[in-house]
Amino acid sequence: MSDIDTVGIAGSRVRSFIERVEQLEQEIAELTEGKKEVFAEAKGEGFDVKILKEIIKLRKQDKDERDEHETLLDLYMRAMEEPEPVAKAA
Amino acid sequence: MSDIDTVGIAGSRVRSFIERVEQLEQEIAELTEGKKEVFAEAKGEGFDVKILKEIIKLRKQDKDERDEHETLLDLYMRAMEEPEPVAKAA
Amino acid sequence: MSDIDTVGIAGSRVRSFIERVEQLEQEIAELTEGKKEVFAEAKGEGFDVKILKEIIKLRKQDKDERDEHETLLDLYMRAMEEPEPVAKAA
Amino acid sequence: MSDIDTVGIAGSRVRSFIERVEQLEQEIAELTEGKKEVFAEAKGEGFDVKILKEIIKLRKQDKDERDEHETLLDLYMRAMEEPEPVAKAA
DNA sequence: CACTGGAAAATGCCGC
DNA sequence: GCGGCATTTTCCAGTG
Repeated sequence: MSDIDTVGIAGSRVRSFIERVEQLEQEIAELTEGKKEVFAEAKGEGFDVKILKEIIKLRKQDKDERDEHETLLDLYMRAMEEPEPVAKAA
Repeated sequence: MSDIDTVGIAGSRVRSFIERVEQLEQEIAELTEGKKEVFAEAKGEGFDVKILKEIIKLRKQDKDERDEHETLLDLYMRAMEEPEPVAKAA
Repeated sequence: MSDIDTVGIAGSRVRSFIERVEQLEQEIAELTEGKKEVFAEAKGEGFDVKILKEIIKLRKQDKDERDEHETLLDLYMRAMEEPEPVAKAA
Repeated sequence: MSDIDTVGIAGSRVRSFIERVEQLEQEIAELTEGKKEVFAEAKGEGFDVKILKEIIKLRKQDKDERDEHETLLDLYMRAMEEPEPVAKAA
């Protein structure tokens, strides 16, 4: 196979990857636009957008923290299962 | 209508806004995950992810510039259609 | 004043800023090194470094979340103090 | 020694490690804050922060390269001092 | 239009 | 030695 063909094939792959990413970014941009519209609507009804965002952030943090706690719990449990618990005599 | 009801109604609206935003953020997170997978796949085939991202960024820049040009073109064309050209009194 | 002098003066200021930052980064690097040593010491005594880091991260999150709650509380209280509370009749 | 005591002792050590790390991170945070202030000050005098950071990064690179050279120089000099040059049996 | 906060990218570190 | 992961730094959009 010639270099030209190789390049062509690789080029196709590159093009494919790039277009898939661009498609995803397109959809993300649309959803982001949707978020803006929701906030604008809320603002139009007299709600304080800053507070709404703060609430959403807190809820996310709570969720993350719960996930994190589970991670720690997992770590502890894995540590417990270890054959030699490493506790050294003082 | 009582204050309690007002609060209840406002609370429902708040809840609705928040859930809509969280739903949108959920979908965005999934698409972002999709992007990561595409890049991982490209990497697995030996492509340089950093360069791919560079290309995507450049293409976006180009697109933005083209959009900008179209905007300018629109402006010029609208100006052409104006009854009274452009000569502004000093 | 000549351009040369201006450049010279600006150069001194630039030099001063850069050296101050580099000094700070130097101290940061030493403290970071200190952290590594603490973790190495803990590891040497049989503790699981990953779990230690997880605990530290959680404690930081807890603190951040408390700060965040206070922020939200502040926002609510400021909103309460507003002349026109914006509650619209349905 | 009982398990309870062992746990207590290990707990003390854990606490000690964590507090030492948190103390270090506290100091790092303060120095990082100091960096931000220096950059803010520079910005206030009309300097381009992005460029300042670029300069600092380049100087660090240069310094790393110089350190690398010194390391190599050390290696060569130590090699010179060796009784039996370098001829290794295959 | 400057500033803050959040997403993305680059870097360095760790384990395998 | 390298890939994956965590941290740090950079960039950008949104806000006032």
